Amino acid sequence: MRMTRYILPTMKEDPSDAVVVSHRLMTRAGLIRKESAGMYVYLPLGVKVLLKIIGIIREEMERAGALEFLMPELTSADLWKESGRWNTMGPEMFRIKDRNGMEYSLAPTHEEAFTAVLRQILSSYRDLPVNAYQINTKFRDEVRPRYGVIRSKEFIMKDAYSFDLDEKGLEESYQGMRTAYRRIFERCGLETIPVQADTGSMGGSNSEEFMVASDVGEEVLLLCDGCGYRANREKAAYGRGAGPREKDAPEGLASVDTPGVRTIDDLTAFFSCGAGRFLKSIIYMADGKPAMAVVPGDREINEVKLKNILGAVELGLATDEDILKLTGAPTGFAGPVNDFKMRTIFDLSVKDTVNAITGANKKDLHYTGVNPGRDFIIKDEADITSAMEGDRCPSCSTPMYERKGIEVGHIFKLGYKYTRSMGVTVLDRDGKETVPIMGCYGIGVNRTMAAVVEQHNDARGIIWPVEVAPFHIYFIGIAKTEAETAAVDEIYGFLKESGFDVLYDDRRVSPGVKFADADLTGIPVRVVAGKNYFASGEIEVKSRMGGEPCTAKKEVLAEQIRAILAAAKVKK
RNA sequence: CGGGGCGUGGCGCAGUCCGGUAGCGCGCAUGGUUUGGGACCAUGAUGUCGGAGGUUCAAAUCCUCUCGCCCCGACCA
Repeated sequence: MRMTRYILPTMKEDPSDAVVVSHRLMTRAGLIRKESAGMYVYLPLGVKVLLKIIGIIREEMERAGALEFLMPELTSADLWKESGRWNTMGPEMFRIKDRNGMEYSLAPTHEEAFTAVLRQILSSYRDLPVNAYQINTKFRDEVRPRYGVIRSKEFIMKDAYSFDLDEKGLEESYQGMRTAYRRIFERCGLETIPVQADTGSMGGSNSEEFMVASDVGEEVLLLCDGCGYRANREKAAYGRGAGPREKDAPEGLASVDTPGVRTIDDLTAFFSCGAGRFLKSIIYMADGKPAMAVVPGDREINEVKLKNILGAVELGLATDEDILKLTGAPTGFAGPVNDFKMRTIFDLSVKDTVNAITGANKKDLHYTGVNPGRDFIIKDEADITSAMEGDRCPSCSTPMYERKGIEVGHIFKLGYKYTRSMGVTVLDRDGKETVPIMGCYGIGVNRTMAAVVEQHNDARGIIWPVEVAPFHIYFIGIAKTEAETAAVDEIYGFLKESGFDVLYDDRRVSPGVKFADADLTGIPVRVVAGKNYFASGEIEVKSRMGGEPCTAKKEVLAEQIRAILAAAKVKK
């Protein structure tokens, strides 16, 4: 491709609204342009990278036996109503009506759509297993789109859905995707951390996220180097104390006037002690029913865990009025010493507390010397708090550490949620109707692209891993005369004939501009034909990965380049 | 949704406090000199100053409303 016939608007300066490196570089290197908040245009060079990533995904999905579909981007409300998600999805799902008043979603995901087609097609156990996928645009009305293409309202996703006869089959499908995902990300040059995850609103059991460690990541991961345990914060378990935190002998229950002292911050100031001395009692409404969660004051309630324990679809904090009605005290004075009828869940660490301070369920009053077993009974105990840096690994007790990560892939076992609610059945060997079990597997395609840039760049620009690079070669000609131009053109032709995808910078600009753009766009091999070529036939070849440039005569040029590309591939 | 910030040629910005000819750098066009790390000279084009309304002889600048964009936070009693 000749640059003079191409569109590659590179920029010397950072766009003012880009804060993360991938967004800055992708814009400056002419891959994307912002259309509006959370919506991006892919320019030709960006499309090439996207297609490379999509190509890798296709190859690996095919290798794993998956079949490519293409679904409508609108999904009828009827299907969402069948699965029950029309009501549970929330405002992140775009909903639209056609001129006849028919309701649709601009699909944020496609479980319903796939389940609906396969329901029509699958009729026998012989049809299983099936793994159906597509690469398509998804829409989510994000609370806050940010970081360029990492979190956008409209994004490209590869989503796959497996249907198996039984759990054993699902396990095989799941493991197949696990392997495929490892291969995909490895080929994209991405180092990913697979972590255990919660299954979220999609419903299901087993789940693994593929994370790219990055400071701009929006998820927190808890990692253990001792045994390799890795989980995201929504899911991560952690070891609690083996016995009472404090050896103090239990004191008697006493009440203390605490006018206007409500928050943990207020309490630590009032009692001048650490937040860990308190037991926080927080009232939630779970699907309309009240529930109280009791956790140490220095711990954060993990609402995902809590929601799972309660088996709730919707979980939110109770209002001040509800709290007054339920506890008899205004917000800030709830505590476990009570005879409420609402369900109360205690975090696993509560039983080890000694002489805690809690709300007394009376305005402006707290109890001190509160002890579990004596002052209140722990009936319902569960892990409902979030793990933090330094907490002990649940499987080997090594202290864990935190990393932020960008989620590029997610695989999980869905179970029967959609096949049951939407009535999918096949006949088994005995001619009996059976409901297939599903798995679901997603990859954020454009987010993967951004993650690659996050992971592969330097001060000058992007450094594309070979397999996803938009071109193999950035070819620079520095010619002064017509004869020299002809000689350079000839090399360009030769490179193309040798099977390389070449971007030929034939612009009439000074060499510095070309070198800068070569670095910025991150194309793996830079080839320069200039004065040395005209003098002695030496062509310069340089890898964007680093190292000194070397020179080659035309006879060995193709070989040289192939060697660099191959070496880069091995190195990832 | 709460807090903060910003909208001025394609891009990055100054000018706004204190109303009075709309400016700078990059980019773009033409001609010339250059050509191995973002060259130089000359000439030139490009602006509803986000939008609407108001104040004023006069508004990018002051007032009111509105739209868009960016950043931080979002229920932890």
